[in-house]
Amino acid sequence: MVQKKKAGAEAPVAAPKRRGRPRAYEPDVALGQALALFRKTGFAATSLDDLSAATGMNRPSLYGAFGDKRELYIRSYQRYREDYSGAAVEVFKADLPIRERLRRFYDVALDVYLPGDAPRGCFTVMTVASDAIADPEIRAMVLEGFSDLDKALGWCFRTAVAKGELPASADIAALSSVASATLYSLALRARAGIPRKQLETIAKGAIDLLCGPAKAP
Amino acid sequence: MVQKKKAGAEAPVAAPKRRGRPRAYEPDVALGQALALFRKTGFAATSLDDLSAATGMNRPSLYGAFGDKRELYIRSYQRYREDYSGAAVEVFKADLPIRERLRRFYDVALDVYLPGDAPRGCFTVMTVASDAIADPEIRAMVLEGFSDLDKALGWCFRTAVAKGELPASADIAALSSVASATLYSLALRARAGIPRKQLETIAKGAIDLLCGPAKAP
DNA sequence: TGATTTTTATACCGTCTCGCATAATATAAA
DNA sequence: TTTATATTATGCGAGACGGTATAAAAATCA
Repeated sequence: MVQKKKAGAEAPVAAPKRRGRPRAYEPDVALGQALALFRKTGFAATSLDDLSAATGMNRPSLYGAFGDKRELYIRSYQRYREDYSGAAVEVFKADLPIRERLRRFYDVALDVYLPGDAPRGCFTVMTVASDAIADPEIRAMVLEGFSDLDKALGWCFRTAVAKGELPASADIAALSSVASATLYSLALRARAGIPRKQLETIAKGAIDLLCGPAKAP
Repeated sequence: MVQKKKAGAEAPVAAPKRRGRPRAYEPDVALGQALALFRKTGFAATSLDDLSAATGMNRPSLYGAFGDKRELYIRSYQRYREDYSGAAVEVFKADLPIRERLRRFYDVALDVYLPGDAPRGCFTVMTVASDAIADPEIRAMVLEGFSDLDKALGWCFRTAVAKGELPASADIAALSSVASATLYSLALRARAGIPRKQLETIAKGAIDLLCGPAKAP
């Protein structure tokens, strides 16, 4: 029931001498552990006991720190977005040819979808496909996720057109939505257990279709 | 607790004078009602009481007719495939230009994903995204679903190449996987509540990308 | 009519579920 | 030391859960 603290990394920032009994957990790592469990079994099939075991916090502590199960799910989803949009932003910030940018983008996504031993897929996709989508607040978050991705991909293709890598006649919206569709497909197939090599082949095929095959001089 | 019988249609085929008390339900319609509920809330969040209420069968009858909840889910999934692959087969049988074939294919899919009032998405996608994917038998069914769709789409693009609608250099596997990815994306966005008009625009954009824009003579 | 068969209906069992009430524990402040 | 505060730990309680045992009901067969 005690959280294993990371060896060495002794929460260096701001030890403000809180007043009562000290916490036996770090909220951040607990949230990460809750997220990992939700990604495995989804909202409905994950019990508070499961979450308690996974985080090393007992139920009252969980409740006190994060609220009820629904709130914890929402926080986990926000954490998911924060964690993994970071990696994607790197790919967007770098000045890369569109083909290479997309290749890296899908590669980073596969890292997220295939963490460690077991395949997990995309948490947004899991949420949409669950009954949680009936919750207006959760639905709004998911729609924002869709929209953000479309916008980011749209920017990629627009700058590719500006750089002359794609013809000016390119349909940005169509390219973006096919590129995001490919991402969702990778997430699903990853979770279904299809090996990474095959997923990379799928990604490459999609890139060829989006940008034209290889570099034709 | 009694199933409403369809007015008029009085189960005309084969009334073989069964021996005991007659059933108060028709297994086929009950399975359809169970499927509808599973499509709404998924496996874990759907209780046997919910299923009992939806089918009009009490729990022991449900159990006797379909086995436990897992078996009922599997039967519902098979029913889903049977019901909706039929409509797709029509589109594949007809002798159509590839663009029109794809347009009708996505149109039929949207009928499935947006039944009546509430959006539902794709049951295969829901199953992959749930914890049910951990069940080997269910996982095998889902993988077969992926594979069947890839094969069917592959056939579409191959015949399009044979008919000269697409260049012989077309990458059949890449076209198929992007076409199926588009389908999954439509399923997700449909379930998230995006209106049909927008989904049709997405489908059209994907078709343009797959087959080249419009009919260039 | 009465016996047999098949299904429905009710009720129950043990387990799990979520959320919280209460008590014990560990720290800082006085 | 004592007091105040913040957390952990235990465990309770009402209800939901999946599954099944048992009894009542409705049909056919003899």
